[in-house]
Amino acid sequence: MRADAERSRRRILDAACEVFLERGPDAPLDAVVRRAGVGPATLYRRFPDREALVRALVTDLLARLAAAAAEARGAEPDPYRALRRFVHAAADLRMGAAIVVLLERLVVDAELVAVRERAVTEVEGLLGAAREAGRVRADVGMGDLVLLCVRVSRPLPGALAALDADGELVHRHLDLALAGLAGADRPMGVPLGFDEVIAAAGRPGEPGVGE
Amino acid sequence: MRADAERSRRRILDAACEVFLERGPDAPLDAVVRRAGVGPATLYRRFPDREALVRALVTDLLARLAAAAAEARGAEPDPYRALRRFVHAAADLRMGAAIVVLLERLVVDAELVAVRERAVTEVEGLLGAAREAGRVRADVGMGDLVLLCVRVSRPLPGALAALDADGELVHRHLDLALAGLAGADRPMGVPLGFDEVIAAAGRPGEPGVGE
DNA sequence: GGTATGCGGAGAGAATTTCTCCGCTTGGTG
DNA sequence: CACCAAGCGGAGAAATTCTCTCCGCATACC
Repeated sequence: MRADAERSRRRILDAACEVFLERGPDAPLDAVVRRAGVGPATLYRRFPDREALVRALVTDLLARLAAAAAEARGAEPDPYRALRRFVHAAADLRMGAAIVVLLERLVVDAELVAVRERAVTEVEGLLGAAREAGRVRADVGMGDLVLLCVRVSRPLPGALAALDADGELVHRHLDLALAGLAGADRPMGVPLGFDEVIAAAGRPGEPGVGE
Repeated sequence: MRADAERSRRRILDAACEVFLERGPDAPLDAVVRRAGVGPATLYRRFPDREALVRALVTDLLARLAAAAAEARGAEPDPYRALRRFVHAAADLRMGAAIVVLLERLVVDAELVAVRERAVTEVEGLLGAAREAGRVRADVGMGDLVLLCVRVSRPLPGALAALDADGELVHRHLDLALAGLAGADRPMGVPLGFDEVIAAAGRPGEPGVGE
């Protein structure tokens, strides 16, 4: 495959990830095209229809997710720190997008099941270890962990997304959710005021926000 | 105002709240109409344009939010319990929707500022009291609280929304985020497995999901 | 029981979205 | 360097979706 074709493919997948996360799995492919900065023909040549794009995106993300879990397990001896490391990595990978599109209008074939099982097994390992070490309560399951990650690490809606342009805020709130409002797991730095949130309101048309 | 007119108005506002939350502030009003189960004329008669609808929705929600905060303060002597009570009430009120639409394409007039200030003051009171009582860490601000609520209590994307059809799951995860994964603030009941999450995938076209 | 207010469906016109054809550009190769 | 196949983006046709109005019928209040 030619180098520029590979580049286009990557840009389309990244754009699709953002767009599906923000606008749901029925978002117009047109929006993906605009976000990716390529011509429509480029998308339709590579991915004949919506399903092909979604399938490629999900497969790609799940594989990277499993890799991130394995990496976290290897890099952190402490089980809880390993889990936390993975959760942050999952946020960067937009785990939410994988789930969103995974669940909708996608015939789950053998390949998809395989890559999904691998990711699930890896993450279950992380969670189980942290639980056995007594760092995670017993009444929290895989579903809770995954959904909490999806909830916290989805991009903020609309203009609020500008608050997290650098992706720092999501990590802050991930730590907050992991530790709880009272926890002092690690210092959070300066609090986020409400004024900043309101200020994000006054700037519609920020690049990449309302499209 | 006639009784059926008031009823229609309420149904439209509730539907708009859900739809804007799920599909962003540019969601077609057509979708609101369908969700509300009324005719298009009914919506356009009551709300001449999108802005009128958004304005009415925001005003309504902010007022109810302020009332919920005051209620929580009165009902719970313990400051942390009061804060938690409010957060759960805010989730039921779909606080996220207020924020989403508040921030987008809406000229903030005096009335809106007033109702917003009242809500903010109330919530600041709750947060400040909990912080002074040592139940909330000092490096968490109003913005953090609000955004964490928005993040956790937004409806789950796509088909996952079916998991939370009864609205129980959001309260579970709210408590989880408040207490942290390790906290034993209060028992969480049976853990949510990953299989349930996957199972939610197999049922596209669930009423009210893809629409 | 009368009447004014309100309701929903049908549908016109506008806007958006999907997807293809085609001429130009670019990357890899000898 | 020069060739050429692979790839790219824009213009645009066809289908779909969205906005908003007119009108005959139903329903709430007096």
